[in-house]
Amino acid sequence: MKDSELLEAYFKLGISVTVVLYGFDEGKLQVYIQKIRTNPYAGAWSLPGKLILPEEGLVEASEGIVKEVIGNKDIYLEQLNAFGKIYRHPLGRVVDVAFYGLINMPEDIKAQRTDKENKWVSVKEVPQLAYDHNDVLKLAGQRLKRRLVNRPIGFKLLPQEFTLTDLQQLYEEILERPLDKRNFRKKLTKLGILTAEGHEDTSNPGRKPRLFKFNQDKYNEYMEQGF
Amino acid sequence: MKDSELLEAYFKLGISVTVVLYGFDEGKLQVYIQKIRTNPYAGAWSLPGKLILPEEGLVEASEGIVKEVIGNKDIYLEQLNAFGKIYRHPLGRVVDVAFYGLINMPEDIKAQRTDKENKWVSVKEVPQLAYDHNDVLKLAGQRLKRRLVNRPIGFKLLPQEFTLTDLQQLYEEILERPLDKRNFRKKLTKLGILTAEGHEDTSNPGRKPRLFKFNQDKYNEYMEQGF
DNA sequence: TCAAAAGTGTTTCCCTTACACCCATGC
DNA sequence: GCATGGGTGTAAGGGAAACACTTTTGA
Repeated sequence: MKDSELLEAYFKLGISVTVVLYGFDEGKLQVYIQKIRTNPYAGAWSLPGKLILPEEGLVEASEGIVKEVIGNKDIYLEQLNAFGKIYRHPLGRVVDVAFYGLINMPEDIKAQRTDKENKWVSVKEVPQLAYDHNDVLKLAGQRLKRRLVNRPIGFKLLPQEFTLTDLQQLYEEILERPLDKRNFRKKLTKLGILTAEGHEDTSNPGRKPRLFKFNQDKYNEYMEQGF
Repeated sequence: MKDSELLEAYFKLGISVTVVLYGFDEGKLQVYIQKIRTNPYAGAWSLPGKLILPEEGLVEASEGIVKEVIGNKDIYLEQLNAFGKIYRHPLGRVVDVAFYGLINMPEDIKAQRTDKENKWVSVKEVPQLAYDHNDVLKLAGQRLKRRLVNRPIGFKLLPQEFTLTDLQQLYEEILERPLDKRNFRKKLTKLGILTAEGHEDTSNPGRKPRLFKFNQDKYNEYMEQGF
């Protein structure tokens, strides 16, 4: 091959972006999947994703995917890894760059995005997915666990105001182990990133829990020091 | 655009692989850089890397780069991130997938790879690099520091047999802070991944240090449990 | 007054940190 | 015998983990 031919040969790859989108509902960590409409994987479940155009950025593309699903792109989004395995695509080689995102999932989003071609499933009940998406999901799960213990990102999965019990259940679900209530609360209050906001008005039995808000300013202070 | 045209438009990207190759010499953490020969960056320093062909895997490509530099591909190699920023390349858009690798650098490799177009430089003296390679290097440095305190990978930068003083100096250099000798040794011996191997035969003044080897089996045991 | 969930302190243990002297060797 | 680098133990402090009862509320 001549040099010019070789150079042209390089620019024949596709790059896709895939997003593992996490939500928390009914006490379960859920992930959004959708059915593929085009061959060769038509009918199979997959993580949302798309091929990017030469002028699209990776972050912009993944935010676009998020926006398509939940109508809002301002969420916690972090790059995982590039997946270079050569999987079949009708037109050629695709390298996939995976992200994971955390959203607060009000009921309407879930309802709106649940039909024959879209759904949220518990991470423990994810079916076989197309491409290497089960591997992507596995990596995302590991990363999420690690982040959760090192940085206070759990809030991103909850509404603005939440109770400490909510938060603890979320941690227990994701880390897959029970946590001690007193130790959990001690740790959080010591971090100082929670602000009390009155009491929840439930009509549940039992004492009314206090509501808390996540204090973004304090969080930023910590982040600057690198935790 | 018709669907088929759109699909073709996707497959016009290039993917490159870049390797941050670390070595340890003269008490300094060093990184390998080389001069670019082709335009538009001809003459500028950069990290080693290359565009991949549609049939090349990411890992294979990065191992190939390592092999070109040191003649051996079996080293510690870990993916960093994909860098999607659109930087100019004569033929189009390139997304870069960066790796970092740790090698034991005997003198001959350094000598062999030091001339007008190739060199090892202390990470503290790295010049301006082409593309976004200074960003890549920054991320690699952060990752290396984090890994070093969480997993025993420091050995990968030393010869098979080494003294505890060597190892401590390596940690101090990379973490950029002094460590306590007794605490350092305590921690390592407690981990149990070091095997004593007799004494070094130096002609230095002072007591002869013991030599240690890294115990890969013990390390694997730890890794399975996730540390 | 009972059931259900919220809230609250203390002790133990282990890991981390700080700290100073003796030992072996070559010259 | 002295200069040089190698090697070792102990005490204090701080964070993580274990553990049980009281408070508030609605029915």
